[in-house]
Parts: sequence; structure tokens; C-alpha cells
Amino acid sequence: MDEAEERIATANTLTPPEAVFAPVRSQTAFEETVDRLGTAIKLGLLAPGSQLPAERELCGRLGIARSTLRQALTALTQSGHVFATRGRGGGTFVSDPQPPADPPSAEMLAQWRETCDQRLAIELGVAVLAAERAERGDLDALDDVARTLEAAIEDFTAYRQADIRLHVGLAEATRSDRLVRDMTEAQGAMTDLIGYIAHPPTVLASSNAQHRQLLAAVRERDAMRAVRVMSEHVQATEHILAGLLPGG
Amino acid sequence: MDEAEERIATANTLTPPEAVFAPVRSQTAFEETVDRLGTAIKLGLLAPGSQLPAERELCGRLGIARSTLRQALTALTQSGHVFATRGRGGGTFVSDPQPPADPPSAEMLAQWRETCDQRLAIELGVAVLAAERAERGDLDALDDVARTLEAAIEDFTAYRQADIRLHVGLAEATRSDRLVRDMTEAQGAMTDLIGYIAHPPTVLASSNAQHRQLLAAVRERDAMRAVRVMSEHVQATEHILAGLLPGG
DNA sequence: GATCGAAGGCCGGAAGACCAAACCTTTTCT
DNA sequence: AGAAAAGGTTTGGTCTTCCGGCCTTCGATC
Repeated sequence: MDEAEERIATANTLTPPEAVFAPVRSQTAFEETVDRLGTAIKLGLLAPGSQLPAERELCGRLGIARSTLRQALTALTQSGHVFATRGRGGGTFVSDPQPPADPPSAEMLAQWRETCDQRLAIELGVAVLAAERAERGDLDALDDVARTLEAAIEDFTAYRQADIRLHVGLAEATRSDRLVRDMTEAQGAMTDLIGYIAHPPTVLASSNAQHRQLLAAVRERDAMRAVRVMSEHVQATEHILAGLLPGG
Repeated sequence: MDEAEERIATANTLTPPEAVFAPVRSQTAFEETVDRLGTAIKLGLLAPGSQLPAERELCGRLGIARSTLRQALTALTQSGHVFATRGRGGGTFVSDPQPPADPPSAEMLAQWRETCDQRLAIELGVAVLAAERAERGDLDALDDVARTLEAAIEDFTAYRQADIRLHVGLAEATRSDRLVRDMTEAQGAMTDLIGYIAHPPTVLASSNAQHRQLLAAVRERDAMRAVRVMSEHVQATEHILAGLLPGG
């Protein structure tokens, strides 16, 4: 016992991780709401033309006051992501021609590697849990998305859209809301990073082959194979970024 | 092209993930600070008796006002986690006999499975990236921790402490601050969950065998083996919880 | 055609969180 | 004795958020 305590004591003498004292990011409810809805729109999870829940209902679901929600909606209206119509039968809708994405910010670029690391973690977790929990219907739907993906190899915008649906759909198949949220955030960050770089069809084709293998592994409940494929899939993107971004 | 667009349109007709409209948790700076420091102390990352940075420096590092930091420190003082001495050479220190952990809250228990899912993801990501990036020195230090772990098999408190150091240490070896932060949060949540359940030495012994295999795999840069071992390691805990908590 | 109801669009006050910048008190080191 | 370094205190102001009521629009229904 003395021996154990001594080892613990020496182990604890190590300096604490500096992450403990890193800045706290206290996002306001307003910012977080703009982010949530804006990301969902950018990713196409809220389709162009689709209607958002009524303000009086949505603020309840988001757990914020209606005035705060309206601030967020005003911001999204001004940035051209949504528009509102009044009167009965009116509502807030996702704009049809989405505004062009804005270029990645400096701090976004500075943290791109950590963003990829975090994404890798989420994707691997999703791969394992989807292999355990995905049901037949989930996989059939994902196969549809994969087919869409293969048909869109020449149109990067359409491709990216379907790609997101596939990854988020896999997260949904884990039945874990938290992983869906994390996946959404991660894909939003990735979109910011890769939106401006070229993706030749050959790259997309190889990506599609991985999607196929991934879904096959999940269908066979082969978690480890799913992880291997997913790891290669994600790190392929990372290698592309490494060649184009600073610090690569 | 028409074909592709049509498929995308049908794919987007699906209902958006309800996670999009889930409540926003806008934690205040005060809450987040209490959480960060409190978790670091509970996990032993800030050792009993060790000194925190001076208030005037710490508030700068955390990016908050001193008065806000003091609110957090006051809360931690009242809960018995830290104490302060005045005058030159004084400071804020981690209390030596730590207050007993409080039992897991209801919502904590309600979300235990999602908590485990998220932890699994982070641990898998850490396993892969540590296998790629860990350096010799990191691994030697982790071997030390593993030895501590094996000597502490009869004392769950000491065991848990070293266990945390091992997992967080592995995260540090990825050189990704964000993963360190996520790992810390995940381990904090796990501590809340498992603090109150019995862990017979046989379970800890089997856990230790997995730690050994994990470190060996990382040392050999065998990412896939590291993932497999880590997955089994994490899911073993999950199975224990499943037998004891509601909804298992 | 009048009315109802559901939706977005306002406004004003109250409460609280956060910040900034002082100043005070205690203790130790020089 | 005094300077320095730490925690402790006070004050005032800004910004965010909430609550709740009210207004305006306009399709649906009677």
C-alpha cells in the first residue's frame, strides 16, 4: 500500500494539463442559437424551402426566451439564410438560394488539425456504435444516400450535401442524440474548412468506395472493419488539407 | 444530373434530426469555471495541496474577469475543494482531505448511456492518434502510471486516480488540447457515474490487463489493435453500468 | 363579407451576469 | 521599516436574457 501511494504521489507531481486553465468559451444563448440553426441550414439538414417550427414553439424547444430566439432569427434573416412571412399560414422558412458560404476565419484555420482530430474521434465512435445498433431500415436509407452520392460525383455541392447526410445519418443510427449533435458540429466545421478547396472526381470516387465498404461493414456488424475504413476515410481528408493549409 | 438532384431532394424530405432543436445549454462563465476547476480537482489533475495560479493571473488565462473567477473560487471554497491563505506567499490551494463526492444527479443517471457513447468516441480517437503521435517519453511515463495502477488494485480510490491519469495522459500524448479537454470532461462524468458502485479486484485486474495491451499496441504504433483493446475496455465498464443503472 | 386564429413583429421593464478599476488587508521577504 | 505579493471588498456600469403583453397581418371558416 505504501508503495502504491508513493507512486501516485510522484505521478501527481506532474504539471497539470494546461487545458485545465484554457479560456472558457461562454457562448451566449443568442450566439449558440445562430450557430445551431445556421449550421443545420448550411449542412442541408434543414432543406431550402422547409419551414421552421413557429417561434412560440421553437423557443420552448430550445429553452430560450422568444425575444432571444428572434434575435437569432433576425441575424439569420439578414445573412440571407431564412426569410419570414406573416399572417396565418406564414412562418419562417429556409431561403431557397442559400447565400454563399463565407471563407474560413483565421482562428478556424489555426485550429484545423484539432478540428480534424475531434472529428476523427466522433466518426470512430459512430462507426462502432452504428455497427452495434443500426437497424435494417437505417441501413437501407443510408444505401439510398450512398447511391445519390455516387451519382453526384461531378457536382461537388451536391456531393458534399449527400456526404453530410450519410455521416449524420450514421450518427442517427446510433440512437444517441449527443453523437448526432457532435457529428453535426464536426461536419459544420469541416464544411467551413473544405468548402474552398478543389475536389477532383477521382478523390470523390475513392471516397465513395470507402462509403460502400463502411456501410457493408456496419451491415455485417463488423465494428472493427467499420473503424478501419472510417479511419482511412477521415484521414484521407486530413491529408488533403495538410497539403493546402498552413501548419500541414 | 437530374437523377442526382432528384435523389437529393427525396433524401432531404426526411425530417431534420431532432437534435437540431434540442435545448441550448448556455452555461455561464461562472458555472463553466466551477465545472472546469472542480472536475480537475475531483480527477486529481490538480493534486491535493497544490497551488493554483494567482487570481490576477488565472482570470487572464481563463479569459474572465477577476470578480467572476472569485465567485467560482468562493463556491469551490464553500464546497471544501480549495482553501485560500492571504498575504505574500499565500494563494489558493487544493484542499488535502477532499470532500466526499456527491451522488449522481437524476439527469446524470438519465443520460448515462449517451455519456458512455461520447466517452467511447473520445477514447477511440485518442487511441488512434496516440498510436500515431505518442513519443517514447510519453509512453515511458504512461508505463509508470500503469505500474501504479497494478499496485493499487485493492484500493479503488487510488486505482481510479491512476486510471484517470492514464487515460488523460494518453490524450495528452495526442498533442491535441481539445481531446485533452474532452477526455477530462468525459472522465469527470464517468467518475460521477461509477464512484458509487463496487469494483471487485478481479474487475480491476482485467482492466489492468487491457491497459497493458493498450500501451503495448500504442508503442508498436498498431492503431487498430489499440482501438480494439480500447473498445473492449470502455465497453466493459458500460456493461457493468448496464447491470446496475435504470434503463440498462 | 365578417370574424377568428395563428403566425410574425414589437416594446418596456426587471433581473442577473459580467466586466473594469479601483482600494483594503494580511503576510512575508528584503 | 517598507516594499511586494497575495487574497478580500466595493462600486458602477454594460450587456444579455427573460417575461409578458400588445400589435399587425392574412388565410380559413362561418
